[in-house]
Amino acid sequence: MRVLLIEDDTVLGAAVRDQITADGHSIDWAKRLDEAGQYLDVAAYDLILLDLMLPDGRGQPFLRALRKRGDVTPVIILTALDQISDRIEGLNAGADDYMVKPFDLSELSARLGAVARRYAGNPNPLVTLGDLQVDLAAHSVHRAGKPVSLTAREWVLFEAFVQRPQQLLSKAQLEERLYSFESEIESNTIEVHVSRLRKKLGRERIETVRGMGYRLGAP
Amino acid sequence: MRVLLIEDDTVLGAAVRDQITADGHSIDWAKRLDEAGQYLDVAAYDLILLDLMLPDGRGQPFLRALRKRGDVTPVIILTALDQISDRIEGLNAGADDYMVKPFDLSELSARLGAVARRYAGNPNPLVTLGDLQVDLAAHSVHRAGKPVSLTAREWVLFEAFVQRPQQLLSKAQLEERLYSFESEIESNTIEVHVSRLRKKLGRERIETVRGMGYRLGAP
DNA sequence: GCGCGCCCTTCAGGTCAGTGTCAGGATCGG
DNA sequence: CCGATCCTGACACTGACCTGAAGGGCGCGC
Repeated sequence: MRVLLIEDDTVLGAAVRDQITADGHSIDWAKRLDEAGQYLDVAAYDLILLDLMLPDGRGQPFLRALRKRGDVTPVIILTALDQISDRIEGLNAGADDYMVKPFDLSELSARLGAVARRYAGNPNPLVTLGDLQVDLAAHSVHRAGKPVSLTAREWVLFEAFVQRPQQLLSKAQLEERLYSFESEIESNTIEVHVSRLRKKLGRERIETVRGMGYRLGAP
Repeated sequence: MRVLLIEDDTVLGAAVRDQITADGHSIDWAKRLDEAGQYLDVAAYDLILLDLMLPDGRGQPFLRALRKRGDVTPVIILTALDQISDRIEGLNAGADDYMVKPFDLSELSARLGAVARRYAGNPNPLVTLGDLQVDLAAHSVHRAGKPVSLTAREWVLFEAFVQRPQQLLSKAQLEERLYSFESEIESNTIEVHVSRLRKKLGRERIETVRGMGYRLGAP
């Protein structure tokens, strides 16, 4: 399941992100509404977690706009404001559920599970890129109808590209995705993994931008 | 169809009662085990919904006693999320199914429908995976026409795979399914159970994705 | 109550795929 | 043409995974 988290609190946000990835879902984390808008422009999500108080505006109008343009993605509101009026406003704006901070991470898991169950049985959405078919939930890739098996690292890398198609990703960004800071890798690991990906998925799939990074080529 | 609901939570109980009556069934609602015993003394039911945590005792011994005296009424267990490990015990005690709170009322309707169909003499829907035939409602697996007996843990594990075919399931997800969060298992139990499942169901049935988890192979 | 048997967990030893590193060659930009 | 950057085959090592066996807990039959 793909989740979009819109939350400016870095501590809470990190905790939520970790919990959700531990539950086996993938997550994108926007810290501002405009950033969230960018994510929504390029990808579809199965669930949105929305904080109501954000640096560049309140969540309700954002949610209202989302619904107005026909987006029916389930939305769970996260907020410190436990006032009933906010709750009502949130539900009026089109939220599906509501959680008041501070909340238990296990409770979050429970609600996630409820949403996920609603999706169980439905086929997963497929992303198509030329002759590639990508099932982000199942972590599977098919090339010309035949399954391609990717290793853990390869998948993480490829997922980064698929989630941000057309977008230029620097090696630093990719390294962070693979190794999350801690170990400053100083060899050409990324290049090697990109090379292996290309061998499996097709040479022209990932294009290199000299001195800058890589980008998923247009279908 | 006649349903006996054993549940002490008045809010959840009322919701379930309303849903079931709305579905056109009749229901008796006991809030304690001794009360449930009285109902069972005077009437026969087609289905029992059993909460595991009740004011006057736990559900498992009750269920065990029920089975011991030959009652084969289908039983669906209702359990809170933080008691998932109870479901193992529940299956051992003779439950037919379980639902984790909070659950969708529509999901409840679906399971009721399954029981009703079986009650009416119609066979359950079978999931076919190569030479395997799986009856999710009856908890039975046949391989090449011959019945395969799975233990409680094996079944829970296998069910997780069948419910999400093609999907990659991490060990963390599987552990959570088997043990809830509480007891962070630190050994290779999952591996051992997968190994046993493979031995019973066929080596190639469950494929391992190194560093990521397991997946039910395509038929 | 008491043993018996089933099931689950843990452990240890062995195997091998995945990964990081490196080096030589290819390619690009200026 | 030269330096910087990137590509990719080869290789060794780590740790993830498999599996047989041992030990303990629990229900069940006697």
